[in-house]
Amino acid sequence: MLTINRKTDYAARILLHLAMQPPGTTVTVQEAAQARLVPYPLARRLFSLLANAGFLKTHRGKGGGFSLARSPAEISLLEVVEAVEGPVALNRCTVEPQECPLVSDCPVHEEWVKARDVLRDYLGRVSFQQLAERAIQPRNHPDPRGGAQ
Amino acid sequence: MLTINRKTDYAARILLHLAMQPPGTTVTVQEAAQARLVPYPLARRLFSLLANAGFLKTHRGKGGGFSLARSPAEISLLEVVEAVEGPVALNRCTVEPQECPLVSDCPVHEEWVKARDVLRDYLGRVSFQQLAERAIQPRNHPDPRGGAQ
DNA sequence: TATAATGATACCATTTTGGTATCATTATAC
DNA sequence: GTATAATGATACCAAAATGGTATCATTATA
Repeated sequence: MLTINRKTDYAARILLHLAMQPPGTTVTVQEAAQARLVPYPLARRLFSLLANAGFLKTHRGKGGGFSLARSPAEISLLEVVEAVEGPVALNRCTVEPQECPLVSDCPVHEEWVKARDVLRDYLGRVSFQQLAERAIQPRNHPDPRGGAQ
Repeated sequence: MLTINRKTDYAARILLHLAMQPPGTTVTVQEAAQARLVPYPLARRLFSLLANAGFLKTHRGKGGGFSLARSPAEISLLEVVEAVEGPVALNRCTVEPQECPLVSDCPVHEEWVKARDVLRDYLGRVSFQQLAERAIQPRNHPDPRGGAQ
């Protein structure tokens, strides 16, 4: 299956969680991990990674946590994927052409490159601002007791 | 790194090799494996897989081999990727939404779906006919002895 | 009938993946 | 000022995936 790995998915959940808070809010790993169903020790590592990658500011010590270091409007899904997962390569030859002895004469190579570009372009246009706005809409969980008004 | 695996790359090379032959040509695993730099035992398995998936016809016995079962114009890169690799999912939730408890309320989910569609669409439009035509052009390997005319 | 081909499948080592645990450091709250 | 609640860094682990090999059976031709 051609797919991002679970850690990348978790990281996206975590950043979405941050993006949905009022600007400047500090969130603990505990809280986000529970809210987004990420195993706590893994969430620890992912928060660190996202902080080291410049997405988050850290606040150490009691009462600390993490807050966004950049505006959600300026964080794309692509950046997060590549921070956790490494490059969206589609095929190794797009990243390490020198390792494929056929590459200079391979008509498939350029299609891997173009397909990768199409995918990166799409993911690069999805911002966490958009995602957060969409999530904030009233939920579609019909209340068993009746209407939601 | 988000990438297809090596087997998928090998399978694409193999199909390209077949698509570049005159229609109806039978090719042995030996020959294709050497020409496309695929380890022979692995090529064996990939030919089998491609035959079982309906891309190739097999010719058993001495003098046998494999030939295309379908026109290269009607085989897309997407089909080959999915035959070897499984679905182009981009994220598991696009394939097994029931396994993600957040999915009904997750704004990222629909972006994984759309990005996947964009990628599948692109790969679906690349045919081995096109690839083979491009490959058949005169090579750019300047002959050390001089011009190629 | 020997041989050259595929069919099927078991096997293996290495790497990646998803996850846990631990110790060190920091800053707040009281 | 000290206990505590948070992060920093990193080592560790089991299980799965990956890339690759080997083997025996079958088939059809030369």
